[in-house]
Amino acid sequence: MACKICGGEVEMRKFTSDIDEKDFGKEIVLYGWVHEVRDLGGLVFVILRDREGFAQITLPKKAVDREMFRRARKVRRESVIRVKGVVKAEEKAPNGFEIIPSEFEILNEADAPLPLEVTEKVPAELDTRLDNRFMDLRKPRIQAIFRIRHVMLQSIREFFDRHGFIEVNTPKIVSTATEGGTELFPITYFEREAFLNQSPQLYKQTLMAAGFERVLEIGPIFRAEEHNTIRHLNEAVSIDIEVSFTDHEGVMSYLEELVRYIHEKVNERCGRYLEWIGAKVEIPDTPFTRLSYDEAVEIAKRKGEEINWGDDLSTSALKFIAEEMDGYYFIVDWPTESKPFYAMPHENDPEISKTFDLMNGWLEIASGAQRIHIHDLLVKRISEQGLNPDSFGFYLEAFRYGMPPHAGWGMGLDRLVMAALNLPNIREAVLFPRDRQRLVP
RNA sequence: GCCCGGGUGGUGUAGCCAGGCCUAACAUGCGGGCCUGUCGAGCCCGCGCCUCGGGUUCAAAUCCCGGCCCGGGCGCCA
Repeated sequence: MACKICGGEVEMRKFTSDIDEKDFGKEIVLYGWVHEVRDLGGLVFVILRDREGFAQITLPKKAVDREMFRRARKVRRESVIRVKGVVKAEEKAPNGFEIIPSEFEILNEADAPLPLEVTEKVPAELDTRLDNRFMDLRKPRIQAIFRIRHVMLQSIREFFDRHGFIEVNTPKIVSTATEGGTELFPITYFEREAFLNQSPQLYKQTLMAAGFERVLEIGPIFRAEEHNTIRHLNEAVSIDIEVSFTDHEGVMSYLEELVRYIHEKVNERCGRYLEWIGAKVEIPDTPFTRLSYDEAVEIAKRKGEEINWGDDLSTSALKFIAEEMDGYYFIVDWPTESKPFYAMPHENDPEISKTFDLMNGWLEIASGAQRIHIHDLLVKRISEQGLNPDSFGFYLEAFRYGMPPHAGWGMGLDRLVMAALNLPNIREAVLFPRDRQRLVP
C-alpha cells in the first residue's frame, strides 16, 4: 500500500493478507465486509473479509467504547465496514493476531436475508449463484478462480510479448459468416443486417498479408448454437495467434510451451488462491503427445465406437480416447473434409490436412492448422465446402498480392481455465456466462 | 434440434414411488434473549415454504394433462 495512487486513507489501510508481525502493536485501518459475527455476550468477534482474506476484530465489552460495542454486536452479515484499531498478537486468534478496534464504522448496512450464504455453510445451486453472482463472487473459493484467470491472461501476454507478437483487436461486428459451420447471431447494423463474429480467423490471416508476421488476439467470440452442456457457452473468450513463415508444427510448439508456461506461472503466483480452491496444478511436460487422427479412430473402434474414417470424433469416441491419454495431448492430421476450408492439405496426401486439436482428456481446448496461402487453392476449397467464394471478397483479395505461408490456432480461454482447475462446469470459469437461457446478469 | 431429469421457507435438502397420520420435517438464516476466547460457537424463544393453470378423488406437496422456469446428456460446435 506504499503506492500513492492506490493509497486513499492511507498509509494505514491494509489488506488482511498484508498484516504480519511487523504490525503488532501498531494501528491500522481495514476495509471490508462482515463475514460473520460471533457474539459471546461480554466478548464479540467480527470476522472482516476483504479481497485477500480474513481478519478477526475482537471487542471485549470492558475494553472498548460502549456504543461501538453495541453497533458491532448488531451489525448484519455482509455489511461494509471500516475498522481502525491496534493489531494485537494473540495465540487464541486465527492467524495469531486480532484487531482491537478504536473505530468501527458501518459504511453500508446489508439487507437480510442474504440471497445466498457467503460462508458456504449451506450450498447454493449454480443457477441461484449465477442469479446473485455479485454475492457468489464474494466467496474466496469463487473469487480465486478469477484471480487465477487473471494470472493466466497476464502470462499469455507475457509469453507472446517475449516472442515478438503484436497484440491486435479485430472487429466483432462482421458482415458475413467467416468459417461456416456454426450459427451466427444476427444483429441490426443501421439499415443492414450484420453478425457477431464467431472467430477472428479471417482478420488475423489478413494481418499476415499486412506483414505483421506474429499476432495475438484475446477477445470474445459468439456462437449461436443451442447447445446445453457443461462445456459450451454462447459467448466465449478466444486466445488466437497467427504466425507467418511457419507451419502447423511451428505453432504447435508455441501452443504447448504456452500451456506449460501458464501452468508454471499459476503455480508461482497463485499459491494462496489455489489453496482457497483446494486445487493443485500439475505442470505438463512438453512436447505433448501427438496422436494421429488415424490412431484416434483406431482406439475408438477398438473400444466399440461405430466410426468410419472421415467422421468427426463424437463425444463418446473422445471419451474412449481420453481413457488412454493423460492430461494434454494433440490429435493431428485430421481428414481435410472435416476441417474448415482454410486448412492446408498435406502435399503428398491431400485427403489429410496439416491440422491439430489440443485436447485435455476428452475436452477440446484449442484447434489450429497451417493455412492455405495460395489464392486459387483457397477458392477451390471454399467451393468444395459448399460456400460461395464471392462472399469472401476482402479476405480473398489479401491472398492475391503476396500472402506469406502461415499457420495459427485459437484456444478457448474459458475451457483452459476449466481444465487447469478441474472445474465441473465452464460457467464456473466465467464471471457472467452467456448460455442458451441466460442473458442476465 | 432430439432425449432424460427436476421445481417444497432467503439458501440447501427430506417428504412424492405405495394420496389422508403434512395446520409439511431438518440444517442454515432471520428477529429476540443468555453467555468474556469464538474460529461450523453454544443454549432458549419466535419467524418463514409446497412453480402456475386445469383434471381425477370424499381427500392432492404426493396421481394425470398443459404452461412457465431450470439442470444434464446427445447432436452441432471451440
